[in-house]
Amino acid sequence: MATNAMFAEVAALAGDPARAGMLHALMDGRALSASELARVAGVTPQTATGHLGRMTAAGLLCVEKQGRHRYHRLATPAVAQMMESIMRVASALEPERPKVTVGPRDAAMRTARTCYDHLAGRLGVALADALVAGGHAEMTSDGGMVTETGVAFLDRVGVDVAPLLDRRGKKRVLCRPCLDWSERRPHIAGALGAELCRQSFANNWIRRTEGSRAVAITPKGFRIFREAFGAQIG
Amino acid sequence: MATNAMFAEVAALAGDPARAGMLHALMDGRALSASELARVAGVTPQTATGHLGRMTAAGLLCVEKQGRHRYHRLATPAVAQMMESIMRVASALEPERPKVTVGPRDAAMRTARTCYDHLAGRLGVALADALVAGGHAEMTSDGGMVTETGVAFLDRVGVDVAPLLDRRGKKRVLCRPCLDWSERRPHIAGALGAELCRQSFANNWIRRTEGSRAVAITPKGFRIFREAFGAQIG
DNA sequence: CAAATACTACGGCCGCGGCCGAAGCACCGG
DNA sequence: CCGGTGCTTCGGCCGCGGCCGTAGTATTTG
Repeated sequence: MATNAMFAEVAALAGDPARAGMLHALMDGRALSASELARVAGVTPQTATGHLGRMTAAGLLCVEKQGRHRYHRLATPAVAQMMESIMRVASALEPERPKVTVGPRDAAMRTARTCYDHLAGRLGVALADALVAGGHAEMTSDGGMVTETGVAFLDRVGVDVAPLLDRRGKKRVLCRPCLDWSERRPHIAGALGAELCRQSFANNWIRRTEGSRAVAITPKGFRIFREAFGAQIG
Repeated sequence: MATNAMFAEVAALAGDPARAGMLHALMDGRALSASELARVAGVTPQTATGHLGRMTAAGLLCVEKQGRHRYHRLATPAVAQMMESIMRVASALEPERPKVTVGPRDAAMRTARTCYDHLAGRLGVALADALVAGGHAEMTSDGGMVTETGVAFLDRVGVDVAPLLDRRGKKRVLCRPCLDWSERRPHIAGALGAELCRQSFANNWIRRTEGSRAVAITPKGFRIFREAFGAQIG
């Protein structure tokens, strides 16, 4: 069982502050250039190169070169889930919660942001709560399930979950709770979370903000989330 | 968001080979003494003390002193889940699979062992497969669900899942797929996995082997798993 | 072709942290 | 009370690895 060395290597890669910052910045699922990652990590480009090379060699990241840029992104969803689980353990440590008011940029992050491939922040939690309250979904710490009424409901509001159902449309386990730093409550990840996020962008319910994981809720999205989903946002 | 430093600290703690070995040894959920952990990690007791102290301070472990021994175990299930997720990423690296035949001790490990609080190895996978094949459970990468017939079935074979059901006995999400090193297939973790393991020990279907995570299947257990569950072990 | 940009390769500095030996407590047994 | 065992603390050694400066290689731009 030489697995131990590989385990330690992966964990050690995530265990350096600079690399952790890079991985964290990539948690929205997008690909960032080497210099952008160097900046968020607070190191020089040549240092970043070393880190990125090691993480790529270990299979944490994958690279896509485009012109004179090299875009890096998380190699697999498993990496994002690993980071979530580490975050969950780390947040339990929580030495002291500084109650200082955060800046406006952080406020936007808390309202709505992407978390790898799904929605997080108050919007993510509100949507999860609304689906559960409406009997469209159930969630436990072990996983989440979409009910039959949930399938119909999602179809009605324009989120097509049919491709996710592989057994004659019966209700299936297709979401997964994910809890990260700002809200301490679970929100919807997994297959449904990804599809919900995708459709929200496609239907112009939300829009990316430049240079941030935060997303802006459009007026149309605000109406949909509130009236159709019944989510308590804002 | 000072979370980054805490994230890196937790990951770095898991990223040292000696500490990784200790954590790995604790994955069966039992508590081990400091000297046992020193031995499995291949370091002297005084080095182990340092590691254990740091991991305890960070909330990864908790200590229970008993006489002149100090027993350490994983602080929370979240720590075990974190390790699972790191293992999943690490095993994807997989530099070269040495096809050498493993020793008899490893053979026992592959047959059946505990994985924190549930069963793994061929037994764990076989039980998961049998429950799915019998229509008693469904599993996706996002989570697992016990069906209505599954609740009745488990009750019939002596695994009481009633305490796990909080909504008038309806079928609920109460298992979680977990995949680790030996079998590359998911097995049943989560609330059901823990209960199934607990009952298997209580009913004397399996027994712990001294000084190993491997468990022995008793003749009675063999019969039950094969005839009642329909599991292909063997 | 030259200049600018993005990234990479190399070399050397330096500090953090893992490791152990020696010695000090804590607890149990006779 | 004394010896033995388990664990911890302390001090010092040392090597790994993060960091940057300098310099070199791709690729776009003028």
